Amino acid sequence: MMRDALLQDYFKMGVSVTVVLYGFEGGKLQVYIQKISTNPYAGAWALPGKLILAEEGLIEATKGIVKESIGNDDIYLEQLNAFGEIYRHPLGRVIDVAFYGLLNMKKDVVNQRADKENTWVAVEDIPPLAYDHNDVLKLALQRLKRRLVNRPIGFKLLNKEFTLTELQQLYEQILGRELDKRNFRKKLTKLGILTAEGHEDTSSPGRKPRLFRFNETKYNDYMEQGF
Amino acid sequence: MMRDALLQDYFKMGVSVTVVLYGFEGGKLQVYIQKISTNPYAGAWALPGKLILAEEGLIEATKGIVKESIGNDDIYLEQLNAFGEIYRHPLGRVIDVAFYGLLNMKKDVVNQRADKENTWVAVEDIPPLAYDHNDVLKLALQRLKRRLVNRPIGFKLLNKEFTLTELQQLYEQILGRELDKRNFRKKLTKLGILTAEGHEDTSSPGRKPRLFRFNETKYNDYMEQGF
DNA sequence: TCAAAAGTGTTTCCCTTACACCCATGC
DNA sequence: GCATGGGTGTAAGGGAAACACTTTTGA
Repeated sequence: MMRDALLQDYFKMGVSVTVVLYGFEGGKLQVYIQKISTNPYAGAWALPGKLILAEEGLIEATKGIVKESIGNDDIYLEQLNAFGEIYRHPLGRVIDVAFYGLLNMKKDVVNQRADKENTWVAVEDIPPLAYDHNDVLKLALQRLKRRLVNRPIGFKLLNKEFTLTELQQLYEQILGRELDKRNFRKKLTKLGILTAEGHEDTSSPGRKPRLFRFNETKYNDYMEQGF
Repeated sequence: MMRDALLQDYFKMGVSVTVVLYGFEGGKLQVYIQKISTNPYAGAWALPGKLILAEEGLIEATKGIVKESIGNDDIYLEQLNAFGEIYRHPLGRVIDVAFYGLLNMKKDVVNQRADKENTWVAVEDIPPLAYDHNDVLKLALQRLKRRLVNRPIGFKLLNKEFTLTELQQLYEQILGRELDKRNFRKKLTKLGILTAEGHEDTSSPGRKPRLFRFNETKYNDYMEQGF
């Protein structure tokens, strides 16, 4: 039997934010996870996140987490979803708002967190995570795939200058299927959101690939009306 | 200067849910709004919603609101987004989780709320709303448009049996542009998610239209792998 | 027989897909 | 000169878009 609630009874919830940080390295999509140091779940791997205070904004708190994790909060972030049926926190009910972020592991990770055990893991090697974080991640991956085909968002995971092969590998890894090299390149050149920037100076065998840069202006034009 | 927070300081937030209820009538997309009876914003129009208690689930609370509004909670609901920078509630910070629902105004509205002033308004006539509800609605409309082209979700706004003209008008209204009749029908018949069900018994001039019914089975097949 | 709405096919174009060989470079 | 990876064009098929007339019915 539920008694009549007083207004103040409504202000007893916890709100947390959780972040799926995506990176790309070694030809694999990577996610940042860290070990939880407090109970419950002490010792378990989890996505970074925290409970927020009443005076913290959702995005601000999320950026705070990102900054703690990689020493920098200037990355692409998007809200994923709110999760209401979260784990039981010892102190009460928690609503979790999940975000995901895309970053370049060389450029954007300026100072990876040192005070807590943490690592980047290829998505295919993600261990069981605390809370409902495996579900969050699953949704985040779905979302990333959808975004990737609808908007050329993948650039945000690469260096400022990248080769088309790198970009294609990124797409193949995330989408989980092979793409035709010629068709892939044709599509990109038709979109016209890439500008050539000379050649890469590799010391590896084979022809030196051209470097491209993502053209923000064209990209924004497309964003106005969808792709 | 922020003092060190105690754990209990984190459990002082309010969480609310808000619902954008979509209907379709008179050839127009309609949204359910109601007048707020309590301060702040007493007398202003707003989307239905409420603060939830620690023991309420997000979906359950949302269904409660839907039931209060239309006397029935068996409708299509989907989460829209969490909004963190909501109005200042006198008692503290509130995080709002918005949902949207699609319903048929004849079949699903079994008992429209009587204890509170409320109405269905065509989206183009929506008045200024309390809180940030105009923003919520704007996002909900974007989302509806996107869903409409990616999934044949529009059926949920119509009667069980409907004519193709009705369906086309619905699409045109929501997408805000005209569609070619022949191409529209061709696409639908190719999808094969409609089954014919005889003819409508109108008493209006003109040829009697065929009635169609939405084929759940085929629809679910498609949902498995996207459209 | 007229007004009103329903219904129906074909062509064009473009995007997508499938597919195989030559080019530059380091060793 | 050979191994390695980079780069390129064309043909066929399928979905999207443009486009106009006939059919049914009530008044």
